[in-house]
Amino acid sequence: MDTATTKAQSARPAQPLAEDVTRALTLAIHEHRIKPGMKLGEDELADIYGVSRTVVRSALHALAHLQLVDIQRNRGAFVAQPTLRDAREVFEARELLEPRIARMAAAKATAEDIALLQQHIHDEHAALAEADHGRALHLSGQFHIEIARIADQQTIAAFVESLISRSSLIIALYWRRESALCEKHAHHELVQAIADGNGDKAADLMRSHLVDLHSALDLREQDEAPRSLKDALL
Amino acid sequence: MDTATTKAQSARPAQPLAEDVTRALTLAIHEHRIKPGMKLGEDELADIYGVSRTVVRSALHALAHLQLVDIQRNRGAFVAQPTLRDAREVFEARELLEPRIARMAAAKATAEDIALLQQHIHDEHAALAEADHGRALHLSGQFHIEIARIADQQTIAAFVESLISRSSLIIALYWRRESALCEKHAHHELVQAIADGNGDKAADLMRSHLVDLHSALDLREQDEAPRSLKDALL
DNA sequence: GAGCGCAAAACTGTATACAACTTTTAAAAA
DNA sequence: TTTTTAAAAGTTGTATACAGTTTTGCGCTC
Repeated sequence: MDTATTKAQSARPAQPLAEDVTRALTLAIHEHRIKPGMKLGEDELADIYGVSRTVVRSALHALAHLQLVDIQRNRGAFVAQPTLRDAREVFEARELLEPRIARMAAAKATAEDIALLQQHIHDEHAALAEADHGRALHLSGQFHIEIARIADQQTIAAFVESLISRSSLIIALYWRRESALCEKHAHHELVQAIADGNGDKAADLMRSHLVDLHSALDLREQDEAPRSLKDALL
Repeated sequence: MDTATTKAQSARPAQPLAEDVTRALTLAIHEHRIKPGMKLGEDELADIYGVSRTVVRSALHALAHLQLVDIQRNRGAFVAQPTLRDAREVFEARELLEPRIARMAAAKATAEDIALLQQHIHDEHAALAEADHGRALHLSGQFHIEIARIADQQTIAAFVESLISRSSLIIALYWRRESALCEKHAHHELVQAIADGNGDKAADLMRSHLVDLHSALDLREQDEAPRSLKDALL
């Protein structure tokens, strides 16, 4: 037995450390397992993930850059609580960027891309069937991110990804209806338009889909005051 | 002989530490004092700024999120070298976002805002008069960021700021003409349109200004190969 | 009993120490 | 001379230790 092959004994040397914590926290936020306003103590997280505070801090700062957490000097990190204004701005920006992205995706999508999107929809269905709403919401967001990837515009795709992340928080705070979250109908039609290479229709469907989402939020002003009270309670 | 070393600037208790390093490095990149591809050693920077590697790392990661530096695992941080594709995407995105931002700014600008923009143009002139091209370029970018701030759209403004930062690197790599950088003419007209509350004109001026910038870049394919050779030399 | 104040506990910000990896350098073999 | 290999020097990744700030809790005063 020679030396080369014996080296890869363990499953993985577990090298990418901070990134793993970032991903885990991102997922937890996307799936609403940890809620807006919640304190993210460094020691606590370090204990949970079995790493040092150094890597936890790195992960928290990464999340802060994505505006998923809010870091206050000498006070710590909290899951971000987008304001009503943030919510409006995020959906305005999505309505500006995503239809264009959908149009580009329709022009570039390959057969594998379409299959991947359909797989996404399928997974989303499965999650809903198991009443795993958190996972369904996450997958719903991933669907949009996948379209941005297909459009092959890394720069705008990065913006879209950031907006979708924040949308998850916004939905956690301002969602109104219970059932209507899963317009898989809309997603399905969108995939069809992209598969057909019908850019105009894809853009239109994306726009109306986002308007639907937007209108399903309760963005009335009065919510502000109660929320700030809730903050004081933390 | 006073202030032999220019680094002793502790006029303040120096509370915000990592942020200061981030700003200093950002400015240096924007002003082309440090060039794309340059290695940013942690110990070296820690020595220069008189802080520990901890805060330098924090600053470098922040810059990595803005895509101003490229961090390679176990190899270190380098000033980012946007590819031709990156360059095209960045300017495409700017041409999508900034005209809209200019229109919004025209609707919201106050007298103080206009004065601030004019001050910016003035500073830019001054920098050019001193042949401080780096500073002029930085101020030129800040002018665009200021418009985004006036538009009062934090979310899109953050995107625009990121795009303008990267534009500085792109200009460092792909700039063609020498003198034409300073179309203060364009900036002046733009301020006028915004002051007049003429959103359509502001959007149009912004669009043509960006197209001008874009066309002043040398984005021919052949540049790729020489650059990768240069990389090997690092 | 309520309010104020000080001290201790807890947590974050920063620095330092140690481990792992990469690159360089030099020596040895072809 | 060229190639290969190994060791050492340097750099980054992670953990730990220490300092400063915020929060908490208890006791004192009114």
